[in-house]
Amino acid sequence: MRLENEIQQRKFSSEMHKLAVNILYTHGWLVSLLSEALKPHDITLAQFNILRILRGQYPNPATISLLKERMLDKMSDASRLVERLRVKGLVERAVSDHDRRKANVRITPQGLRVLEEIGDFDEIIAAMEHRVSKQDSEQVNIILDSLRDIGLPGVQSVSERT
Amino acid sequence: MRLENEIQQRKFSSEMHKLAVNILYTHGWLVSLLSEALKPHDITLAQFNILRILRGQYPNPATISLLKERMLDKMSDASRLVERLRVKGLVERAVSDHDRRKANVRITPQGLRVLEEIGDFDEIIAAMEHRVSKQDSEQVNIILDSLRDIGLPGVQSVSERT
DNA sequence: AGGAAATAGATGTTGTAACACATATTGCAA
DNA sequence: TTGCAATATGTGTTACAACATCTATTTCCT
Repeated sequence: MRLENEIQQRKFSSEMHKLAVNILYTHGWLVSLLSEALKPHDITLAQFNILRILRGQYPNPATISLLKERMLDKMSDASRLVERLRVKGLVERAVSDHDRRKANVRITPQGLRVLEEIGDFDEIIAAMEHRVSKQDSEQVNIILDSLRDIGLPGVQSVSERT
Repeated sequence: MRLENEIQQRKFSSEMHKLAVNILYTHGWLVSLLSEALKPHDITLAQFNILRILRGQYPNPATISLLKERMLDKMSDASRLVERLRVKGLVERAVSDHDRRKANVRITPQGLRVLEEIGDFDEIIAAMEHRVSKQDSEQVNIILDSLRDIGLPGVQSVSERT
């Protein structure tokens, strides 16, 4: 449905204005779908992302810093997220031998099993592919990548701007 | 920059998979920009959205229910958001005469002044328009609107699905 | 070696989202 | 009219994001 109808009420001052609101709104919609799919497994989207990163490293451990770098939602609270996953038995943590400041975090077999059960949201992705073609997805990806190039302080370095 | 480089590490299993991640990532990027712009005015994005809705009603009041309906982030905690704005003097609240269950919430002149100062993020929108054409924005809007039509429980009614 | 600076992480705080549950009020039906 | 269901909102809880601050450890410099 058109965004104007879904949020009722407004006309947008420009297509870009609508695009900004559309990104915010579509994000909320997508997060709802994904969270709903995770609920039976009793983990949150943030915890799922941590597990995904850890699986990418497996069987090597990751440090908290590496998790922070790779997380989608910027730098957040990787320490406490890891702790909650540890309590659930999905990850294990140990102090590094070589640098006692570092924590080695590794996904457990049980954590790997949970990821397998979830199966990367294949059904949700498939449902979305019914509505939007590969070509359209590709184009949106290109445009969103361009959009972000206006420069986010802290992500973009001066040298990248030419 | 391409998403793969920004989040380092992965290849996506499909364009749609990348699109989903791209929406999550671009949302985070956009929220950072907007929050940064709001910081000098000492309000959060959620509070800003409430003020926008109230300005749309002005000089009529809105109820908490109406705010919940119009909020971008689904139904959340409109009561407590309004309370924080009230403490700041940006909104006022009164019990409805006709239905004492309802709260009449109205933006104050000071609240209107804050919105004027912020000016609808015009600079941010303009910066984004340097990177993405009106045509491209329009197309992304159409595609995102289609994407959401796969059906979000609670938003979509059976009668809308034909 | 000795100490400052940098690094890795933990911890505390505020504002929110998502959810369950409690309370007050209204409206409707028997 | 009485009583129950529906409505509108408030309150409590958990998990998070964003941010600041603190501690432990390592590295670097002299």
